[in-house]
Amino acid sequence: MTASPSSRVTIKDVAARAGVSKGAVSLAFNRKPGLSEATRDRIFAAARELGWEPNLTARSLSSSRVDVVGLAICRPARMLGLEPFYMEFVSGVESVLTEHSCSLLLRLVRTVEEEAGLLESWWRGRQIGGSILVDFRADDPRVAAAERLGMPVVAVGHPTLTGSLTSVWTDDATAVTEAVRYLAALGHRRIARVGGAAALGHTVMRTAAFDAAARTLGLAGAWQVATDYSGEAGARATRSMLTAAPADRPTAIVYDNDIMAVAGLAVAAEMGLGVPGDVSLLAWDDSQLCRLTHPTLSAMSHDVHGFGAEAARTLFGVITGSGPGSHPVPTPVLTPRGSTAPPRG
Amino acid sequence: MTASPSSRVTIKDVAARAGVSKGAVSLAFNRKPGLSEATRDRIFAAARELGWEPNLTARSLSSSRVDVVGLAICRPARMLGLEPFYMEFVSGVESVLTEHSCSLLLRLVRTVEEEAGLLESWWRGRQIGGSILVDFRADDPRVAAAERLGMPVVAVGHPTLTGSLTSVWTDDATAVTEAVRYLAALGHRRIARVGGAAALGHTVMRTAAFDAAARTLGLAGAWQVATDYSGEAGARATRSMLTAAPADRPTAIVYDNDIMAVAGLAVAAEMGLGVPGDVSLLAWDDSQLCRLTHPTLSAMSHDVHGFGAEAARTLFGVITGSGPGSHPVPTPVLTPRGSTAPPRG
DNA sequence: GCGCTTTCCTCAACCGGTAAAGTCCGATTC
DNA sequence: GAATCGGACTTTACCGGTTGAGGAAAGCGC
Repeated sequence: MTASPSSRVTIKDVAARAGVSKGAVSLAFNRKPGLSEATRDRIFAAARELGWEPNLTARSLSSSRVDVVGLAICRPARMLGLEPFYMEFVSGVESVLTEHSCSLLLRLVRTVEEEAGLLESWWRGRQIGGSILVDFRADDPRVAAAERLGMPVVAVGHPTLTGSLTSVWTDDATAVTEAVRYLAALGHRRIARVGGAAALGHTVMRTAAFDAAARTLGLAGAWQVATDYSGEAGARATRSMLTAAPADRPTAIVYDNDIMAVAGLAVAAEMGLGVPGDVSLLAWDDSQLCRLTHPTLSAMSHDVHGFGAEAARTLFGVITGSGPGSHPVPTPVLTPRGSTAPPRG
Repeated sequence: MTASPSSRVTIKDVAARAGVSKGAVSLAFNRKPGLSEATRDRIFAAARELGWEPNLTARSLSSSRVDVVGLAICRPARMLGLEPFYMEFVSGVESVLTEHSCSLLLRLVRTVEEEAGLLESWWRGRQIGGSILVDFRADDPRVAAAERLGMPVVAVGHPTLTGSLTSVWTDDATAVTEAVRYLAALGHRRIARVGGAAALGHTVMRTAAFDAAARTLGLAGAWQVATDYSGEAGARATRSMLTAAPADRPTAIVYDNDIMAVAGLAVAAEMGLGVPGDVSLLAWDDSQLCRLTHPTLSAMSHDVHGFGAEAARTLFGVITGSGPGSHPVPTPVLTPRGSTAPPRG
């Protein structure tokens, strides 16, 4: 990688053209005081004429600030592509980064350990000024790594999972409870849940909340399984639930993402079961996908774009030295559509 | 952004600890000849003990090589999240970048002009060593920009769209022709197509190929519309096609992506039309989504991950100075599933 | 007219690496 | 025994900015 821009214009050329020193150009471009209006204008004019922009590499070397934040995502590529969550989250992150002329360094990794290593490498190599961490699991190695390195990070996950790191999170337990209460209020007694990856902290929390809610409401057949979030796993789980003996068969199923709910809908159709007549389905995240099916999918809905934006804002806070904190974003709310109704009979 | 790693270990510290000069450490870490085995080992040991990794910022400043490639994607955030194509493409790109210890700088932009400006800024600011350009349109400003800047880029798009830039592309015209011929062979005479964004070059090419194929096969009612790729637009287009007078109503519809095909499936269901009995649907790209519906969606299928990987490989070729070239990747092939069948009657 | 600020700008030392030229030294050659 | 050579490092000059310590000129009070 040694290709170089055709125009090797540097601050020196600009300085020469404007008839000032390098220092003056630097002052002008960093909007610092100590230059007359006239000189400043001359400098900008010279820069414009030469098509010069400060070399960010050199800048971050001398000022030791890096206008790049890292994001490593650890899920199989196959699942990532389908998960609308991430792209929306990333776009929210971007929207805030852009305001700060900051860029996003993205990497897809296979394991948390690999991710922890990557973060360390990025940080040690001064490639990033901070990082957003997602998909926390119990005893996540990244907590210790970030603390040890003193790297500014924002952890997207419940405070109980993210140790002393500043966190941004949704109250999934409350949302799960609301989902279950809603279905129970419709009259469902056998409610099942197709959860996400068991290793992920928020899956554990949702699972516990689901159990608790079912107990509270006196629902006997609260049946949950963990999956890998893929549509295929969602279909498989749904199939095994809907082929259970009639007395055990759930009349409502809650999914941990949209994809699995879509897959569940297909399974119901394939088995000749009506939705919501024979079984109600409730999705999670509520991407547009939920409005593209027939029937449309009821979902626990939240603003994923805003979630990403808040994570980025919080990261800037951490970088500029605000103390650790916990930043809840709005709890997902139930958005009823065509896939939920009282159980038949 | 002035936070700094707790450990301000530099090459100097490592050199001191190993009892050598900075230069020696540099030689060791760049695997260059001129050091004895013993010294090299001592240097690596010292680096390991101090937890040092070379500061990539400093390295790229002095060596003027940048191990980062840029990717700007220009589509509304809302659509991006749903489009499995991009994440899969990115994951393919990543898989190759990782082998070269190279990172991906990602940005979502709103317009091509904004993108062209961003690329220039990235390049001028030495943030990237090259870039992958996607979603070409006619007279795309990025072609001129890349040439003017002398920036290594690989253009993902048909050579007719990408000027003198090295390109990586799929033969969409042939794929469209295959799709139409397949549907015609099943007996369909009224075939429609729900296309992507009209501004995009490959939409134009697919549209032309569709027209040509229909003419060749003597199909009267070849009906096409352009959309913005969103599921909603796909649903709207499908609805208007399926509500046409019986004599005009298409018996088969080809979509330009998966999402719109899923939406089309829902529209058919909502209208009480059977798929594939009353209308056949054919998706494009063939993400896993196509296997999660009922019926499953027949699709023009290609290896998007491999497409991304090839783009990245080609970019490395450009960066290391290989001449311009044109790199076709395999043409999408028809993968029949449950959503296509001969027309009723 | 003299000292004292202020304002505006220059100078030179970094930041942490790379790379080309230079040094040292034991082995080989004639 | 002097000249040559190559291996193993070291030295030093950058890369392109930032930054803090000056310094010259203008303005001001007395």
